[in-house]
Amino acid sequence: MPWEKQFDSDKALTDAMNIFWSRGYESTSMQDLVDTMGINRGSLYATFGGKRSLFLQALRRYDDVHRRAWVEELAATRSPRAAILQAFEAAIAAVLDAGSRDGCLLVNTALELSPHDPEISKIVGKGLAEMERFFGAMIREGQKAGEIADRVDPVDTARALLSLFIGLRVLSRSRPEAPLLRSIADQADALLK
Amino acid sequence: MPWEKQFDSDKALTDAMNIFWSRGYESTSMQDLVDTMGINRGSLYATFGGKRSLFLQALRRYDDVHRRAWVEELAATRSPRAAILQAFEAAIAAVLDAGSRDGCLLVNTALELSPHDPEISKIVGKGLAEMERFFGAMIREGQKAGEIADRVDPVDTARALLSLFIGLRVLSRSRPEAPLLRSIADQADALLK
DNA sequence: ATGTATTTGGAACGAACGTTCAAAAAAAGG
DNA sequence: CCTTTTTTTGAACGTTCGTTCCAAATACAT
Repeated sequence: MPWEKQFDSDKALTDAMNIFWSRGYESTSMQDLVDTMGINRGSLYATFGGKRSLFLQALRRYDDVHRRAWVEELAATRSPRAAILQAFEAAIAAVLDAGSRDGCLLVNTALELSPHDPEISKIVGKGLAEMERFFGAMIREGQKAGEIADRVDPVDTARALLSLFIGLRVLSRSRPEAPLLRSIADQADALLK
Repeated sequence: MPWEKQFDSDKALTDAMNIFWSRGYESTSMQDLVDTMGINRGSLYATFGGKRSLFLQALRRYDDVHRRAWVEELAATRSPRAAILQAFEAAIAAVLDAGSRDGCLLVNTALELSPHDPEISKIVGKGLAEMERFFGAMIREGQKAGEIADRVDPVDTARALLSLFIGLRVLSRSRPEAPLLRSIADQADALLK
């Protein structure tokens, strides 16, 4: 009979996700992945099937954990307006508190691979579209609850918030300066008044 | 005595800039560059000094032509407010009219190389900071001219416009859809009212 | 013409890339 | 304890990477 894997493939995939997140696809070598994931080349190929396949799984996991579950938790534990603002606050905290310059893997991938890879483009496009839907849904709920002005157009504002959020993530990687990032969050707030 | 170069090194650098712009640094090979630039390997190394050096020169040229000269022309030929709006319109036109999914090389580089390369980070950071200064200067001039509301805060709004602009460039590469891009330009406009 | 300086074309370099493979090691069933 | 099944291991694969180098070609000065 078979025997259990000796390594935690869940942890290994998380490790792979983190290194792709930080360095991108092309700049990460299989050797980097073998070293970081703490498993052997053979096990890596047997379990994940190669670099591109591994990246797709890492990207899907990121989309599931750091986008889907994350916004669900924001929506479930806060008022609609606070949920929107907390999305920006969390992105800023990642930079200022945790010192992370990784930004967002979906956004990073949108630039590096989306334009030339349809399969990846589909995942990224869906993730970003879901973020837009999240902003739109929160705006509408916030308007029903009276905490967001009725004059605010849900569709246009959701798209503006998405664009502001993406910009914030890009600047987190290239200009991680507190006043700059704070201003963006403040202006996101102002869009809802 | 020496003799003139048989190739146009200006055109060659422009070709290199364009391919880096489209595909990024890591995904572009020296073979790609040799093919596209139409010059020999030896000439390439003699003239530009290697891949990284070539990229730096291409990035500086982009910053000079497509950022500095571009915003100077916007500011010189339009009212302050129209200059801001035209920056967004031009970015949208590049996608919808020209069908370009290249976005902005400074933004692309901000994600791919800035976090792990100080020298490149400096160029990118300066370019983005200059964009922010452009937006801020146009806001102040527009307020003097009475075409931008005095209530608008120049510092915060310039930063929001920068973030919106970056978001627009990212989405140009990953979700080049007309209504989405249009909404972002409209919201940039709304920030000035 | 001849000499000289410089570019050109293309072969060739070692290193690193993603990937494959076969033998060794390890757990479970008989 | 031996067989069976799967994982682990690390060497080795062929390719492509960025880079170097040298002989052939070229244009100017004498």
